Amino acid sequence: MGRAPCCDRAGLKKGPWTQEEDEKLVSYIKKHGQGNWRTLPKNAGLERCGKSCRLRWTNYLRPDIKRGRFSFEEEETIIQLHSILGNKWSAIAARLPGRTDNEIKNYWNTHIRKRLLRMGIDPVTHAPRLDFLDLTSLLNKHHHPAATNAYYPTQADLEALRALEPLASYPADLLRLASTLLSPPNQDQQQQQQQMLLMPWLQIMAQQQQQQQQQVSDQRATAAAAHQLLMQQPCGLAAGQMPGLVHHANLQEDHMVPGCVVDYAQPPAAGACYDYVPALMHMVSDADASNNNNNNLQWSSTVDTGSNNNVGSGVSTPSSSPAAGRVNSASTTTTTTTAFGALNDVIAADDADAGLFDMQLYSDLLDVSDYM
DNA sequence: AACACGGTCAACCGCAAGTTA
DNA sequence: ATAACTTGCGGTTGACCGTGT
Repeated sequence: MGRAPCCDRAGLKKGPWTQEEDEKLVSYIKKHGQGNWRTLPKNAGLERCGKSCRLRWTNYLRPDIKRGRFSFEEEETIIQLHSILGNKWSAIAARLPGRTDNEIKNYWNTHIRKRLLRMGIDPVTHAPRLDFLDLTSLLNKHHHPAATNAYYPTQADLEALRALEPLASYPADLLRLASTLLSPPNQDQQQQQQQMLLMPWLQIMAQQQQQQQQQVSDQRATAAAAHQLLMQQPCGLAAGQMPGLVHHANLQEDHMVPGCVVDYAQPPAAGACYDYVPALMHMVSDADASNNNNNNLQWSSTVDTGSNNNVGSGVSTPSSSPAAGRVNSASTTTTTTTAFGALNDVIAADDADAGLFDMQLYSDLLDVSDYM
């Protein structure tokens, strides 16, 4: 398998393309179609190598290329697909019509990757990493005006700690973590005092945990049933590889495979196509207790768009945990649910058809070969 | 105004797989 | 089977630009 010497020829132009060159290339491809890149430059009157022409066409001149900033939905999709595919930019681009692999790769490296790092998420594994986390950005520490030496957590602080909770074994680790976060630097002698100051905070969290445990208890029971069902299903993933949090890819209709249109307001039809992927995104039940008994699910993202105020959003649970543990962990202090709990909401919406579509759903859920 | 710095992204490079003779 | 060649991919580079000092 010899190497292509296509660019070795001396005298070939490199660097940015001129408008004239672009016009030549577009004109030629419109007439003769693309392909045979080796002979194309000569035939088109270009002093470029075929490789350069192909790249220019596929990454810039192609008429179906979408220009402009990535939408929120596109960004979510990239993150989600990357969590499955890794740096398979062409495979990711195949799911984003109008976007090139080069564009997605650039966007990942310049925007998404850095954002994930700031949020304490390993951009390679998509797992939360405390050592990556900019802790100071998490907490809006402030002094209570009436206090002399105590930090009083804001609601945002509570949510930030909740997001970290999957990383700790509640409550001892969380106490240590919270204490570390709130301790002034180089003040080890005050550690114990700080922990005492944190007790009211942790009591608040414990109370809220109790309330939320009640709220998710139903989901837990059915999630366990779903897990049982899942374990009977052959799938493409080995045990332990089961994505912990799965959710709909939130693709816009025009980003989805034809026929894969999802209407959240309706239970899925038998055999419907779904794009469930592990993600940084959490499906969360509505934090508002008044909405707890309906199917008012919403999507929460770790991506800070400035418009997402969903309670409980934050860092996803580590993806290395086995599925059983994940399902059982649905009753945490967070309002995050597993997809199985959420699926149950959907299934419960139409018990009569549940037996028909749930097997298909789990099968689709676990089949990532489509992404490869 | 001049410079440094960082972000962005088009373009290039090198490799591997596929195809053809 | 082998070599020559094509195509596609992912990683990297460097020019350009905006911003801060």
